[in-house]
Amino acid sequence: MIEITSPVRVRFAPSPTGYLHIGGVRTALFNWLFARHYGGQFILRIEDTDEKRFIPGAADDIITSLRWVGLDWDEGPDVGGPYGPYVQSQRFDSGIYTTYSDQLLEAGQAYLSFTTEEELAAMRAEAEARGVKAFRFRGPERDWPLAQQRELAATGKPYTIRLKTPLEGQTSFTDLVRGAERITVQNDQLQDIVLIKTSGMPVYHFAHLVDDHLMRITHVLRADEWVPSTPYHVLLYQAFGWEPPVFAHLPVILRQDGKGKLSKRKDDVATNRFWERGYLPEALFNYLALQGWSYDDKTELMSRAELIERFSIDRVQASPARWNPEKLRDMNGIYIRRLPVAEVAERILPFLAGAGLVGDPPSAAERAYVAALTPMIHERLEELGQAPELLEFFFREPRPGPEGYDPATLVPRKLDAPQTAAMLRAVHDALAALEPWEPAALEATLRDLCERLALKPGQLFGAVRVAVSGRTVAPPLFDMLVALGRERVLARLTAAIAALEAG
RNA sequence: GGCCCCAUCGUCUAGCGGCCUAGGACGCCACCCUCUCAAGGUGGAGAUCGCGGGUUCGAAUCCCGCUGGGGUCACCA
Repeated sequence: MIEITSPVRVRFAPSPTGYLHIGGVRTALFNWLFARHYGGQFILRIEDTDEKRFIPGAADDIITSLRWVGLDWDEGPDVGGPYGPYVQSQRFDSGIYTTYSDQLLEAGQAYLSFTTEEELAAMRAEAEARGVKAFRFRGPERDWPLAQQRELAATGKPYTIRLKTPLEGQTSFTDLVRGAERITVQNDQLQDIVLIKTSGMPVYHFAHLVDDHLMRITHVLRADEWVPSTPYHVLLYQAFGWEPPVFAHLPVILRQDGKGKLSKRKDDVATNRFWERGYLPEALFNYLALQGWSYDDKTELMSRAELIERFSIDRVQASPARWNPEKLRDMNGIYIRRLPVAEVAERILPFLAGAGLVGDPPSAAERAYVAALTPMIHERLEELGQAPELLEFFFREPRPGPEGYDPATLVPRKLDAPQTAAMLRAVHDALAALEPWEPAALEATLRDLCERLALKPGQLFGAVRVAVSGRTVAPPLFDMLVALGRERVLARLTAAIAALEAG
């Protein structure tokens, strides 16, 4: 069985090349749960060694997103820590990567490579043309004495530093997710990867490893897509003579159709899109914990504390999970329903403000009104962002006619327009003087009216619903009438009657 | 294509040799509740455990092969 020796130190190391997508959050979450479960440390590190794809502001966005889902870190760019800095470009400035690449050079584990990208591309193309199955690049300089490499470099010829991978033998490592089984690769399948670019910047394979070592990372929990490059990392640890961390490769999250992994471009999975649409961080947190991990055969709803207590790496699935927005949505609905109504009312406010239904910030009167409306839609919400749509008619007049609702929807089954108009007139008259204006009284009055007119409640209630809300689907009628107030109700009934008589 | 990983209802999963005529959840379909829609309740359809060989008294569970899916092959992470 898998034994985890504490204290553990894990990290999440995103690259600021864009917004954080949901798969990244899942990886961060698993690392966080792992650290919290074992009472270890969770570290955030920004890997910004890709000058070409760097996007200003992305790092802040990532941090905001992680905080939003409820993660916190013991060390990181914004909180500091004993092994800082926690931003790779800053670490680069201090020269640490050069120090370590020199060490490798001296040890003959790496070499200066003068082959340019273009030359390499040409070699690959040529090899392919010749029908070579797998082109493995090994630079000629790997056999040169270091002095000779340095001599050429001194002439100003640009170079990269490449790892000198062994030509024979095999490299293997264990993976916790696969039950600590070994994954083995033949060394002749590898090639001499770039460690330091021509610009002098380290590449991920090199930088992350030096940092992980210096930051005393004990376990590397990262997405499955890193498996193929792990042998290089193992080789690198060996070259340095360092103890490698324990690896655990988490299953990738596949797209809904199962065709490939989630893509920022094709899928709506930016983390900030979830708060924009009204997902509760606790719901997303819970759902994401279940993407590739499970507790038992029936428990799905778990609090943060329960998740921390129950999380274990050996219950992480090895096969890919598929993104299931429907399930997330359902779970979000459950979490919304569990919230106190007053809380929902507060959380809905920004969405209503965004739709222009209330002021931004909302006035005290608006807040009170929203608080009164919320019970009507509380259990109907699966996303907080649905609130404006559901509540719109409380703030704006529904108009029968071309720019509003179709007056035909006012007419119930088995009745025609004139009959409906007459019925609504009767309703109008009955409500005009009704006291008190309360749900029970309203219901009693309208039910009584149904009986007198020999109509089914469904017929009458349905017409009133449309007249008052402009739609056939709405919250319970009597609560709605009360919240709308007598004046607006009577006015809307009058407008509906007019529309029926005109049409 | 090379290499690596994976394989239970449409989807997420439980299952780690007998408890499985395979359990739960989402979705779907009925019915109940009911003024519409939800929520809630009850029930249902849905997986010969990818296929074929073994091992074993006994396999979804172990082994091998095949097939399928995914990942990866950058001076990106």
